[in-house]
Amino acid sequence: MFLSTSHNKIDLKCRVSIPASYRLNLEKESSPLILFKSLQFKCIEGTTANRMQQYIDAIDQLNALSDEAAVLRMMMADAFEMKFDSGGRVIIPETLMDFSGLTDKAVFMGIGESFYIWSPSEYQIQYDYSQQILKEKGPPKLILSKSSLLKDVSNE
Amino acid sequence: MFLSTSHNKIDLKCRVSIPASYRLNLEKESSPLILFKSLQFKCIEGTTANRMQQYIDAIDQLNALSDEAAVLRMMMADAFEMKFDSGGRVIIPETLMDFSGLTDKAVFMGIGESFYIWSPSEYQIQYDYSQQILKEKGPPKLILSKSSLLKDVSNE
DNA sequence: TAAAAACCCATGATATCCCATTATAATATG
DNA sequence: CATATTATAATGGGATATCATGGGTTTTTA
Repeated sequence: MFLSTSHNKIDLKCRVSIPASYRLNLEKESSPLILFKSLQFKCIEGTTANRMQQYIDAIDQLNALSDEAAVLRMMMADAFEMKFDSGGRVIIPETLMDFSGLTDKAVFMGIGESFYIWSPSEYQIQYDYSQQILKEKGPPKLILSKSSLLKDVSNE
Repeated sequence: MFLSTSHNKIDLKCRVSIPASYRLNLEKESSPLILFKSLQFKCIEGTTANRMQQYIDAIDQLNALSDEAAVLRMMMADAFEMKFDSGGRVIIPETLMDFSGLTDKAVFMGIGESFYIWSPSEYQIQYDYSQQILKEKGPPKLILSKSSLLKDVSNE
């Protein structure tokens, strides 16, 4: 899983270190890293190739002319398979830099199956928004059906 | 898989570089490149031999005498197996150039199992449409079973 | 024998690789 | 408990390889 948050620098070559814990996770899944434009936010989303393959498979289930298929195809078109250098860095494609408003600093935010890369300012906006919602509406009531978490634990 | 988008030039000899990442994918699948008229759009579709076979099989499952099957066979008949030069370029057949409205620039759009080659203007139309759908309807709600905690639990 | 295709080599831009350095975290030591 | 020691992570910069492209020459083939 991709967890935790970290702030890394983007150098003049658009290189950025992917947090070591994320790299470890990719290695565990023996998967390359895929970066693509988030469909929801002004940020980059990173995930495994396996995960991306699930989206690709989903396209075949849809009518090729459907709206859902069109959106998914665009998601693929804006996705890149990344290569790491010996220091665990990748070069962020210009398209993704522009889309997400990244310049010299990146905020990595792990969200389980994938992670986000934000510009510091966009991250702040998103963070403040979440805090505001939390104040207004109180904590979201999550129902993890039938002790799903306990079940995982009990298996070990 | 075929991912990412790139804009390449078509020279006077109708030569165009196939993006290196696509070539790498073809090599990985040890498949030649097949180009044919898209069945849905005014563009060229490129894919592997295996994927092409899937299309052909799909057509065979239709009523062989139906108009639909006839049309699809017609489209498939204009499929070409491409040869690369030493620089990773192919020569786009005139039939396909005409069909897709290509002249001097090609937009390569990876969509997973295959990729599209658009004229810049047709690409823009397609892109704008997808963006509009995304805005109106939001991201597609897919059930990605493998990663869904609840589904995993309920299966046990 | 012309036109087209295949083959060859050249070039600028960009990505990739490699090694050195700094920063941070983890552990050990006085 | 503070500080030294080590390992791991993140960063910087220059050398090298690869990619997209242009143009020329030889080989098809129609």
